[in-house]
Amino acid sequence: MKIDDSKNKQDLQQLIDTQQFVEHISVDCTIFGFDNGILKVLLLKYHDLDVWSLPGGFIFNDEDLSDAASRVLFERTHLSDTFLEQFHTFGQINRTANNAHQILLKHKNIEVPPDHWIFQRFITVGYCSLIDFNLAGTFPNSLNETCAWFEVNKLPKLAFDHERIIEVGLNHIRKNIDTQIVANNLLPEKFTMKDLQTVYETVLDEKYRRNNFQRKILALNILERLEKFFDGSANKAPYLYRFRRKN
Amino acid sequence: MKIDDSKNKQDLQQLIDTQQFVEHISVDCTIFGFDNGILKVLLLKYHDLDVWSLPGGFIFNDEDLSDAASRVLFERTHLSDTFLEQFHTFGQINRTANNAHQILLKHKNIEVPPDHWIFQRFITVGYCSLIDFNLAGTFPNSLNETCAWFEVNKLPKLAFDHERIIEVGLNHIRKNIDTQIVANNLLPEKFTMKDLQTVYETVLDEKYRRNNFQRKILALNILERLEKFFDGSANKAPYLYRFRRKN
DNA sequence: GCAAAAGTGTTCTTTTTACACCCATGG
DNA sequence: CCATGGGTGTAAAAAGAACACTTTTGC
Repeated sequence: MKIDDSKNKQDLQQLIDTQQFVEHISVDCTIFGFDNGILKVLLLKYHDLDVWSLPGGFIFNDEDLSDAASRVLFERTHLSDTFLEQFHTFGQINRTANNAHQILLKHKNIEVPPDHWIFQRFITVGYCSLIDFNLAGTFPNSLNETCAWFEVNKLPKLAFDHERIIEVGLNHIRKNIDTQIVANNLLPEKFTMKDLQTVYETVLDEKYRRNNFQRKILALNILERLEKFFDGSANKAPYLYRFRRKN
Repeated sequence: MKIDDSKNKQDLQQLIDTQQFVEHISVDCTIFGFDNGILKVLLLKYHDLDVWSLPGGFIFNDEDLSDAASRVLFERTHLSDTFLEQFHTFGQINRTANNAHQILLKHKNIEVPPDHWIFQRFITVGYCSLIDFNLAGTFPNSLNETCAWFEVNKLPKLAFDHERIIEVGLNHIRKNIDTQIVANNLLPEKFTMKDLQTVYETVLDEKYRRNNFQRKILALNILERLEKFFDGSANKAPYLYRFRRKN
């Protein structure tokens, strides 16, 4: 991805100068998507750092915690209208031990006094979401950083305790897949039962029988059946489905 | 309960003077117990305030979040070795709108500058637990406050957003009753199946059939059967049970 | 012996899982 | 007409709910 270094530095400087954040608290978003049956998580990396991190940020003084999570995600990935769910708050003393911020700022030659709030202890609130992997193509190239998907069991070197956060976030998603699936733009508006099954199998890392899966899902009464979908292959065309408006 | 007013003021003054807390963050504990089939929650009240609040407090700079929750609970209720589970973090901007702290300090004639950290915005992390109601008798009379159990659907006037916190905490307990029951000292070491059934029925607000409940619980394979318990009544004596050590 | 409450056995129902069959589709 | 994959029917198995019967206890 394209990197504009001067803009990058300017943005960072602005962040550092801001006094409008609630100190000691941050949010981090674990965004899961899947690609060809492989579950992936969205990570960011500043150009000159060798560690990746979750899309995270701070809370404005006059902003609700949940709004901050949505804003932070948008600012860093341009994902909008993403349903985010809070899942856990991480508050170990030493969780930001490998101070990535410090290294980054040094690289950028940005002068920050050592008692600056950004170096203080942070407690972070984790939010998670499941989204359509295809939205990946729509991320605008962020000027600040590289944005990429990683398989959940082939993670790169991560900042702070972000590996742990991903682990806990993934557990949460697995336990709450039913609500997550409905609430999100994980699938295109219309999809086949097989598409949905692939999602379940990828997220839960389990296999289901085609026919029983169909019955189970239809019994939930959350789908409406639409027209058939002809993809040109030599077999019976599957129906398309859509999530019902309300319940 | 007995109140020592000068000690009370002294403690508060000390809290206010402390600079060792992580600003903007607090913990609140929702402790549930049950009494004669009624589910209750433990609340505290400073003597001269008319609002009740959850046992809560702040996090020391050199303390893990979860340790802070345990410490805070112990300091305010003298409950020790209580298994606490984090369930949600509350971060609405206006959640501490009805500033109970301010009123309390004014009552006590403690001078605090208006820009003191205690008046700043706070984001609070909720922890919950289910405990044996009989432990209530063992709370030492806290010098600072009154400590009492309230029925979960007959709550008094509460500080901040504590009513909401209780609601979310109770939901969490209900969803996780199986783990909570085992992890806690909710029941005495030895108990009858009926005792356990009463707990389930009280917490979940549902009725079960005696025989089916017994089968369901025994199938979990978490109990070991002990001797019979004779309470002098004219009927067959029930067995006592105990939670198995490991699994 | 009797009432009360506990333990256990049995049936009925519902849900879940497994297997089977038929149907539509493009080449 | 054939291979492929989708829809639906049905049987077997497991789990859950309801009912009945027997046992133990103190009076």
